[in-house]
Amino acid sequence: MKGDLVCLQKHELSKMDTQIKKKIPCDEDIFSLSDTFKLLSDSTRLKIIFALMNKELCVCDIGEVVGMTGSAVSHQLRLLRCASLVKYRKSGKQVFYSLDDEHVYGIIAQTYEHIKHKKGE
Amino acid sequence: MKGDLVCLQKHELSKMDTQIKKKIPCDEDIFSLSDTFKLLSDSTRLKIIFALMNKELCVCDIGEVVGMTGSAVSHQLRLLRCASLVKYRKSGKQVFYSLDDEHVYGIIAQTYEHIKHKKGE
DNA sequence: TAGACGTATGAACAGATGTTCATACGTCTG
DNA sequence: CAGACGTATGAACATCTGTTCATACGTCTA
Repeated sequence: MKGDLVCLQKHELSKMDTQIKKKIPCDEDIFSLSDTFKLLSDSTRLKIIFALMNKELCVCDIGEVVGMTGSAVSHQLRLLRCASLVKYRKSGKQVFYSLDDEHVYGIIAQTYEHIKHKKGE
Repeated sequence: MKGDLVCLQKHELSKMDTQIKKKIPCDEDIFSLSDTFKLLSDSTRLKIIFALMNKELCVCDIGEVVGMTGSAVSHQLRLLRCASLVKYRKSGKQVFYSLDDEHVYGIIAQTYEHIKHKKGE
């Protein structure tokens, strides 16, 4: 659309919009980022991650700790598994899950500080 | 439910589940965390945030840079505004938005490193 | 003042997401 | 082997979410 060019000149963006666009990560990276945040944006999954920060746990116990059915937990664990955020170890009937990614811990910790900081304001 | 106790003893969680539960943040904090991540889990909003990292921009230009209509951008800016992630400055007809929270920059940067690291594995 | 422009917002729609339910699979135990 | 148990998974359902469309509001300008 040619109207856009007029608009851009008016707003003093002119050809600078190309520069700004370049600083925005490519779609692939943007989607990776949003997918990662999406995994962390559910309260059940967050609780699971916090629970696993302390100790390896089996599905049933995770369900007990976070207050959900084994089925619901298993569905969420599947997502965390696919994203390599948790790993599992089978032992007889049980499957023990633990965190597989130390980076996520840092991301959550930083965000936790953020909301605490915001609360204090 | 009394059945749970049996289950817990079997899995050697016994009274330790209370300890683990204590390490999980309260619901209020969990919801704050998930809300924050939810805001970052949309590709449009991420692009907006990246665009604003460089320079204050008006709604129309943001739309141009991220490739969306002004209306869609405005709806998303409203969410970012409510969460105090962006601030705005009115100048005549236009409204210029800029980032209001430097912490978010750190969270995104760390997550960006994370996905880059994962890619390299 | 009338119209153009930039922005904001509610309603409607489509798509994504999380839980529940039913069911199936593998493992242990009587 | 049969049943109990822990876990996994597909389908169905309800809910949430993001975009579009229509519209409204404020500001600038002819």
